Amino acid sequence: MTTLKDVAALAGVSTATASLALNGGPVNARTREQVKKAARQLNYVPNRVGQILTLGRSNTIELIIMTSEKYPDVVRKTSLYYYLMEGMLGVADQRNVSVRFAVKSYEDRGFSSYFSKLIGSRMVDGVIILPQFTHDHHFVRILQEAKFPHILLQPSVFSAQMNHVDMGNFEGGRLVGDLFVKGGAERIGIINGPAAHVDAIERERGFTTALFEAGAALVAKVNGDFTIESGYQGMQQIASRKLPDAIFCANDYMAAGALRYLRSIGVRAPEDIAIAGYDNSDIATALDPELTTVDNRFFDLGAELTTGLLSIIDGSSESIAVTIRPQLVLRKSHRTP
Amino acid sequence: MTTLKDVAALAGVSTATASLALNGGPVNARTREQVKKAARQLNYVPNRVGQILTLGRSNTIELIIMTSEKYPDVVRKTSLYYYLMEGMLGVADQRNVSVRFAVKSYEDRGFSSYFSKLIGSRMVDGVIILPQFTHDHHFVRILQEAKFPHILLQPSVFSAQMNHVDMGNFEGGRLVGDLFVKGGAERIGIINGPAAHVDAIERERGFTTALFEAGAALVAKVNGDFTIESGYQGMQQIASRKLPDAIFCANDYMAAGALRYLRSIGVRAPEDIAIAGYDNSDIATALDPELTTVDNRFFDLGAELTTGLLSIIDGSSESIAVTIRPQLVLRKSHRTP
DNA sequence: TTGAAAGCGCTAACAG
DNA sequence: CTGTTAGCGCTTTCAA
Repeated sequence: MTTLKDVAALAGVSTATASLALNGGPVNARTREQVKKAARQLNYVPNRVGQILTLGRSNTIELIIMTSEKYPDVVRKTSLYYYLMEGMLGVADQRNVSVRFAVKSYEDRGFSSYFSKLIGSRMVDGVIILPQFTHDHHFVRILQEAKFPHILLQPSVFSAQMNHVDMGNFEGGRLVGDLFVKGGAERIGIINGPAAHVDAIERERGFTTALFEAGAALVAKVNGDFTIESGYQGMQQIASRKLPDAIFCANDYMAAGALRYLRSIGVRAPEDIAIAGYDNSDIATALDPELTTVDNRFFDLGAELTTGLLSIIDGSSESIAVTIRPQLVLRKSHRTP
Repeated sequence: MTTLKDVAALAGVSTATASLALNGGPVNARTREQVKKAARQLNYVPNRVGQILTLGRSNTIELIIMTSEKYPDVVRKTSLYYYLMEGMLGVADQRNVSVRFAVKSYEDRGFSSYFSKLIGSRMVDGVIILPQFTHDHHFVRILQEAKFPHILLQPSVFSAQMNHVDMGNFEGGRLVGDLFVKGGAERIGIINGPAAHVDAIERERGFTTALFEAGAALVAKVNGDFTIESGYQGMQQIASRKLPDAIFCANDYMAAGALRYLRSIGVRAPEDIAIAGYDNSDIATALDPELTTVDNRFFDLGAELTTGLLSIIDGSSESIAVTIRPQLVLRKSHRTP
């Protein structure tokens, strides 16, 4: 592997000038040309490790997805994070930073030491964290105290004083609530995600807010775990009593399960009951009827998280609190007046 | 940030002994205890950058997903890679190596220089590559010549002389072919992925091999692009002529589209026509009927790719050529004799 | 405009 | 068993 020394030698200058020449420093034009030529000739690629050591900056950020062993399926069964990662890479590539990726469980032993190690290792300039649950985010304190750049994907309600991007679950839930009300629904139910899941909590809050403001009633509520199976069971449970006019499923997978159960008992959507999902995940158009849902714009979220983090790293921002507004995606499973 | 020097100073030894003490070198037990205590007291975390510089090893590997602008949806619309990444992280975590993540398109300008830069940067010890298409894998030569550890997820047929893990598409296709034949199908069709997609090619080859060996005929073939929509259109095209007994869709998304079209024309699966998908992706159980499909064990693939790569990195393997055998997942969309 | 030298944090070779 | 020294590759004062 050729080093800067080799380049300098070939160009007949010191490593100092070689470095200057390559990095746009103040050197004679002719010298710069010679150095560049030498670099080209030798296929010189700067050893980033050396650079990091001197510069103290790795140009690497890490995405940490938090999971809980209690709800293993929440994260896995979705390609949403892939979109988020693509959004991240879009801006990261442009800014010439690399992306590391980790999945950590709250239950991992030695989990809290992960962050101190990460900070101390100097291999990463900052982290994007997807906490998901209303856990005690002990690690945030570690990050804050170390002044280590970080940003969370988390509703503002749970993020006082933390750098965060909010995916607008409250508004998303509200959009669905309004849609149902406008469609004439009066007896309304929800199949929500885990009670400790931050997004689930906010979706429900937005949803019920819309209902109550319009004078509609919530008549059924079940907590699933974001899986197809739990949607099926949730629907079964709700259907054991008088069927509501409309059901909001807090993600599309549960909506898929709910639709399956409804079909099994001969209830049609949206004719007999309106259904809406959430996430606009890939299954939404695979279902029958195609699912009305909410797009939380994961690609944009990834991009926003990354620009936010980078701006903290380079010092151009002190703190970040942004929300990306979700969009209603109207398809076939809801009712219009 | 506290460094080894600080620890050494507090323990009253040289940095050399401190290093030895911390890394299990030959030091007096009492000394080791003192050093460890000092380290604990100061919350010492080794600066990995310094370590890498001296050791020449970053304990970081990178996953590179290759995409093509011609088929943007192939990769995105699936959570399969998430499973693969979890498989990777499983073994990577255990071996204390970090994972970087990149998505590159064949069409990216400056793409080929990406690998030389990656190698020269010294930030990564090796790469796992998912090539997907039958492109000229120019970059492999770069890796080989630089003797840079690498491994591909690619069918053996396309991987002569390359380190690779084969996901067994041929066998998977064959399993579906056998299943159809056993189910009594005689006029059989396929909705395949892009003609240049390595997995698609192999799935079809395995599938038709099974048919021909059993004396069954392939009577229809369409190439989609692995999206739901293309499955719908593919089925439409096939149904414009006499309907086959059975259709193999080369992934579950296209199967979803095919099922939707069949329903729209009142053809029932599996009663009127048998359907099988591929991938055992999350939508498989959301469909009606639940989809018979093939599980390519992405989690295991991720794990195998990682152990393979790490064994090349640490020199315990010269080359890797493994295949992970896929498994048929019988659900409701096929027919039994 | 250029070069010599220091230093980022760590490990390894060698000497004691 | 321990300390001294060198060096990984780079950037950056500081002098010249």
